[in-house]
Amino acid sequence: MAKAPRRGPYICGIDAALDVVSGKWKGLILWELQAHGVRRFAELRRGLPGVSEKMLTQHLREMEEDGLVHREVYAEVPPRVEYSLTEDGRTLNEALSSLGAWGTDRMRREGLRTVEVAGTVEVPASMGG
Amino acid sequence: MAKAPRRGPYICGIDAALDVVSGKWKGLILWELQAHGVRRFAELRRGLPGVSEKMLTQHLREMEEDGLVHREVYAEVPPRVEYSLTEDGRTLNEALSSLGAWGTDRMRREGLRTVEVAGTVEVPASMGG
DNA sequence: CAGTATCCCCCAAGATACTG
DNA sequence: CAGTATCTTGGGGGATACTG
Repeated sequence: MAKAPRRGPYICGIDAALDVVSGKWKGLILWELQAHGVRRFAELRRGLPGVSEKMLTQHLREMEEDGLVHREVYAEVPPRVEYSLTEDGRTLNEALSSLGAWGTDRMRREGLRTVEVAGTVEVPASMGG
Repeated sequence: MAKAPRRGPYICGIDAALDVVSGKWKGLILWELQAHGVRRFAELRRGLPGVSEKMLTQHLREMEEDGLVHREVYAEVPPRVEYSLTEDGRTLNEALSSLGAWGTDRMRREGLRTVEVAGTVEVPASMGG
């Protein structure tokens, strides 16, 4: 059911790091969580235009398994679950910031635009939007 | 035949950057090219344990398309083709270095090992391995 | 609200064979 | 040596329906 946590022995650090951020939405989840600190399931969903519930849950579970995301469940009615970054998630995010800057720069050079996200895109200072 | 060059509009720079390094071997190709400066097809192949000719060719073509890799063909017998990084490839590699350091650190903490590569792994100083 | 449970499709990635 | 061409497959990712 749960996927194999690790893909295999890694060849280098890049390989290992890319493994935990691979997945269509993981970079964005990190970004959302970094920007807002704490997010609920539905908020995350709204922030990731196009993601399905299954994929969001699946990615969140894998990232929890990988120690990047903390999942806090409140025994309330209606149910409430809050997601936030762990220390590892935060340092990963920092390590991703230069990559994000490279990507932003490249989009600018290539004349590419970001997609419009309902409710305005919010960009953490560390990532430069 | 050739794949669509771009996956679509990006949500942020991370998204855009991750797009060009996604693919099982791209990080490693960047790393090999950074370490050696110039590599021939067969050398690259030996440096990427387990890669098939098809995948190597395919990834190389995509990276050329993305402006990360330069392909120099010499009209000789036997044929010779040399691959090297473009300026964009070099800056991407630099942007990946902090991610690589994070990955290396994580492997250390988790007690993971790198796979053994025949002929000893060579690690560029910028990536710390 | 915050998920599971299923079913299905597509394509990245692998194996194998052939060529300029 | 440095590739192409073709066939196959595993599982990532999506759609939809149901539940505590």
